[in-house]
Parts: sequence; structure tokens; C-alpha cells
Amino acid sequence: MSPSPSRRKRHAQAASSAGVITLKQVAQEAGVSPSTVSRILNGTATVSVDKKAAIDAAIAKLGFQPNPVARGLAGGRTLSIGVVTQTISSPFYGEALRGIEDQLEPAGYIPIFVSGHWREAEERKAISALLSRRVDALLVLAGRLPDEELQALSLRVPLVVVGRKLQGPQLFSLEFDNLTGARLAARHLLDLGHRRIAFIAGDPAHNDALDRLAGYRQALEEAGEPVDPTLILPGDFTETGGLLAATRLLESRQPFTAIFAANDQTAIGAALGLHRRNIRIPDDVSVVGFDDLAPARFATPPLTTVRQSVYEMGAQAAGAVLSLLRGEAPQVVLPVPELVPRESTRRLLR
Amino acid sequence: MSPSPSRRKRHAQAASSAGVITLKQVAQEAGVSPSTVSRILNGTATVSVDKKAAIDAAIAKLGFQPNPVARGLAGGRTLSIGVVTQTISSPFYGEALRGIEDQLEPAGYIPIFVSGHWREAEERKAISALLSRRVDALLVLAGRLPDEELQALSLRVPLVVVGRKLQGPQLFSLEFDNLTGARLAARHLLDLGHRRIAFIAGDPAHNDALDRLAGYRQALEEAGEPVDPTLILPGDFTETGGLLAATRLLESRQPFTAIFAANDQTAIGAALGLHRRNIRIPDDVSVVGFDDLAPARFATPPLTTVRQSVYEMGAQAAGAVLSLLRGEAPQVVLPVPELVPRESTRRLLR
DNA sequence: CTGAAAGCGCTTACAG
DNA sequence: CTGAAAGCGCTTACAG
Repeated sequence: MSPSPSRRKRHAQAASSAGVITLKQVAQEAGVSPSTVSRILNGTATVSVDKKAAIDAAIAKLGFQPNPVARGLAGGRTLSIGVVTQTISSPFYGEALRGIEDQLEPAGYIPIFVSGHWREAEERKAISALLSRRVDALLVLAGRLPDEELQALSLRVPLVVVGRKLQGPQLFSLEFDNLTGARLAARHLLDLGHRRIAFIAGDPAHNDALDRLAGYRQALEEAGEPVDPTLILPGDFTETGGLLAATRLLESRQPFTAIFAANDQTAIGAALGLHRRNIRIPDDVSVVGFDDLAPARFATPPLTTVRQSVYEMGAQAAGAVLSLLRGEAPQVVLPVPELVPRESTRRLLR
Repeated sequence: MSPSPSRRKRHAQAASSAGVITLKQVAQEAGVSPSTVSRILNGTATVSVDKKAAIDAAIAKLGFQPNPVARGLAGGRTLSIGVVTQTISSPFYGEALRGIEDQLEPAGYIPIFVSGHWREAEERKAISALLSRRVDALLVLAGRLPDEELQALSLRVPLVVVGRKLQGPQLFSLEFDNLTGARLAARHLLDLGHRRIAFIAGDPAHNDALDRLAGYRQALEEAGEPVDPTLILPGDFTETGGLLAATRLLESRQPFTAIFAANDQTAIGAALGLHRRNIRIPDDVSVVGFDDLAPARFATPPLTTVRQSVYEMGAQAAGAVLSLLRGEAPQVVLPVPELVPRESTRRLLR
């Protein structure tokens, strides 16, 4: 008997995914060594023209697709990017993820989305799971992790952060111009003659929220209007938060003629709160949102808001990741925020 | 000089992710062989109590986390599940993905979401990318792939499909009870005295859409009402589709007192169409949606709809994947559809 | 320009 | 119950 002649077959079941072609088979077909195939695959060295042709032909003929898992193990690259999102089901993150996906796909990278749910511990866990899967880079959308922690993280893996101001050799961040956007929104209301303008804030742990509040204040100050703290209500970027805030505002009996909400979802919740008390938009109260996502466009009445392309933000962030991976300095140009007047605002009648 | 003494260090840069602990180090620390560590990790064999204790201690001490990439290569498992979604940014898919994520996470699996955008070619490409990454199973949400193709796919990899009726040894599918749900919605309108009830359909390539239409017809027939084909308008499950359909309906000058839309997004688009013509909901026309997602709850007025837990659907589908992976027959119990009456419908006044 | 060989970090028949 | 060894499918210094 020949000694263990079936050794080769031990892993037969690992290849259960049918007749998967390996690099080795391509090499055989092309009459070269696996190393050479690998090299042309990775553009890692110059290869003679005829061999390249033979290999290309073999790849095409066999329909070879390199196994990213093996590449990951051997080369330390997995062609996957870990993306830490907060609430995968919100329209905001949905748009951003779409931008990321669209940008990464043509480059051959695949995003792996994990939700942090605005909880520090969960974000940390998500990142650890992503790292253990050897993602090539990380893209963190907002969240509550301390800046220092992200800074430290970027020592281990290329990192792009949305909604912070951070930088480092392998660290890049980008932000909307929330301040300008919010000033636009508030000024729009001021221009329409509104003076008692309430603001429903976003999650205070979120830079965007802080900047939008600052923009609101600034616009009022620029117009020489006092900032009345009783008109500033807490919110959390959700419809429920907006509904609650509007209800509280109404109960406080503070006079007001307009509401500027920190995002569209908040504005829509607030609109419902007004509706419940038979207050009509825009006849009785004007409402402005922020983001210009689908819910704003299709609200009844359609919501005046500030357009920030969340999709573009996602795409640019993903582009920055790709730059970092190539060892280049990311170059991003975000579209400037723009006011989109629709039917939820109107001139104040005296 | 000793011959190539630095061989060992060649891959130093692969371990760039800092001091990653390997299984080998755990074995050393515990004084056992790597095989044994692997075995207790996988529960693959009974191991003596003392060794197990030593290994557990070593794992804890070193903070060892097995490398899924290596596990994938060696064992043929990657602990990742490929999920083909259609529009990652829609509220519907957002909810479903959340359910999937929540179900998979505690089991140690990670979902990899890829969008098919309702295009056959893209779905095919997505699946191929997922397979090349050696996902352990596939979860396909709706889409346009022919049943036969999915059937064939399930020969290669465990497959769960949402929104079809398919089965096989490694194939499982689950569906909402759309027919019942749609009958509930239409009957609600009939009970309120409506007779001229328009229906805005969903994407006809989608089973859900067909079943909802069938439910609408059935309810009318049961009530002895004629089904008027001029009151059945095409749609595509989007707000824009709903808006267009409502506009066309109005322009057709067909009399109607209620609209049943194939999903919430369509209903919201239709509501905007009515609003543009100064038709009030529910005073002039009643509107019913389907799904009960956030946009329905926070619409103005809040939308009467049929509740189908999309989240639960996602979670159950993911649960089915896990069952398949364990070699068990999936056991799913979907909540029954339920009518949620809100403010967009009211009794027809004569 | 190119091949042979070692290695990535695991898993798993084999053989006690 | 457990170890030594081969192998998963690649990549990459080394040495021509």
C-alpha cells in the first residue's frame, strides 16, 4: 500500500463551493509558477509580455477569481473596509451607506457595516470585531467614541471619521458645514419676518448638533435678535424627539411663530406635534428642517430644509479611505449647504 | 554568518495590527498543542478539564481573539453571512437589516450587506462577490433573480430567501402574509362605507406587490363590490410612484373616495399628490398604507396602515440562516398582519 | 524577469 | 484525550 495516498483529499469539503479555480491551477494552465501569476494579479512586478498574455488567457479561460480570504491571510489585505454606522435603519445613515457602497464597489473594496447604536461600548465592540476580521481600513460615522481613542486607533489602521475634526498620518476627518447651513435656515425665517423662532436641538453628544445650534444663535445675533433660551429645546435627531419637543414648547405657552429643527426627522416629529394641537403649517407656524432627505421632500406640506448631500458625504468619506490606502493625502470637496424653500415656511403676517 | 536568520521576520509587517495574539501563543502559554486550543475553541472534541482550564486562562490573560480570516481559509467557515438587499437606503430595508444584524451578532456571525438595486445583473454580481469572499450562507431579500437561479445557488451554499416560495435541502424561504394584510386594509375602507377605492400597486416584479393586489381584489369581491380596473394604478413602492399615480388618478376624473397604497412610501407620495390639489385627508379622501414603518407613524396626518414587522422578518430570516447552518430545519413564526387605524381614514359621509 | 520555498493563523484527518 | 503534520490559497523576500 502506498502511504496515505489520499492526503490531498482531506480538504475536499472545504472546496464545497463547487469547482473553485485556484491560482495554482491558473499557473499550471499558463505554464508558469504561482508566484508569477500572483505578481501580475497584483501588478507587483514587471512580467514579460508573453507570460502575461498566457496568464490572462488562463484566467479568462478558467474564470479564476482570487480568493480574498487567502489574500487576506497571506498579504495582510482583505479588500474590505469596516464601516461603523450608528442606526442602520435611519434615512440619514441609509443615504450615507449608499454613497459609501457606490464609491467602494468599483475599487474592488467591500464595506462591512456594523451599527454602534450611539453607544460607546457597542462602537468599541464593533470596531474590535472589524479589526479581528482584518479590514484594511475603518470608516467611522459620528458616534460617541472619545477623540483620543480614535486618534489611537488610527495608529493601527487607516481611519476616516465623519463629523469630527481630527488628523494624523493615517487619520482623516470630514464634516458638513453645519454652521453655515444652520445660519441659512435661521436667516430664511428671519427674512420672512419671524422673530420668535424656536430651535429643537439634536443629540448634544454630536458635533453636528452643536454646530447647528451655534448657527441658529449666530443668525439671530447677526440680525440683532435676542436669543431666548426658553425657545431652545432638547432633541435627539428622531421624530419622537421632535414630537416631544414641540409638545413641550406648546405647553410652555411661550409665543413663537417658527420652528427650526436640527434635522428633518425632528422637524417631521414637531410637525406632527403641531398638527395634534390643530396648529397649521405654514399658516400658523413655519417649520424648517435640515438634511433634505426623502421624508422632507414628501412631507405634507413639503418641508423647507437645508440641503446637505449625505450621499455625497458618504461617497467622499469612502474616497478618502481609498486615498489613505494608496498612501495619498485625501482631497475632499463637499458641496456647500443650500437652503431649499418649500411649503412649510411662509412670510409672517402681522 | 548564519544562513538567513531573519526568515521568521518576513511577515512582520503583516502583523502590523500591533500585538495580535495568535492561537500558537495561547498554546505555548497554556503548555498544550495548537490543535488542542483549536479544539476547545470549536468545541470539536472533549478535552480534559485541567487543560481546558489552562487554555481558558491563557486566552483570558492574553486577550486572544481568533482570526476569522485564518479560520475561513483553514476551516472553510468565515462566520460571515452575505445579505443581498435591494435599496439599502429605504426605510423598509433599513428595518430588515437591523433585524438581521441583531439576530446574527450574538451568534458571532457578521452580515455583509450588498445592494442589488432591483437589477438582476447587479444582484448576480453581488452574489458572486459574496461567494468569492466565502460567506457561510446567503440571505436574499426579494429581488429579480429567477427562482431557478436561486434554486441552483442553494446547491452551493445555504440560502434563505425572503418574499418567495422556494424550498430545498439548503434552501428556505419566508413571506409576509400579504394577502391577508391587504384584505384587512381594503375591508377597513369598505367597513367605513367606501366603495370607490383606488389601489396603487407596487412593483409587479415583486411577489409582495402581487399578493397585495390580490388581497385588495378579494376584499372587494367578498363585499360584492365590482373591481374597477380604472381604479388600479401602477406604482413602484416609492414616494415618487405614489405621487405620480395619485396625480394620474385625479386627472382621470374617475370618482373615488379612498386610496389603498401597496406600501407606506407609496401612500405618502399619494398623500402629497392629493395635497397639491387641495384634497384633504381624511376629510375628502381616506388613505391606507402598508408596512407601518416610521414614515407612516409620523406622517401628517398619521397614516392608517397594515402592520407587518419588517424588523421581525429580518430577524426570523437570519434565524433561519443560523438553523440551516446548524443543519436544522428552520422554524419560523411570523406575526400576523394587523390593521393599525390612525387618522388618514374616516367614515364616508353621504 | 521568474521560481522554489516559507509563511500567514488557523483546522483537521491521522495516529497514537 | 492529544500532538505532529499537512493543508487552506495566496504573497513575498530570496536567490538566481
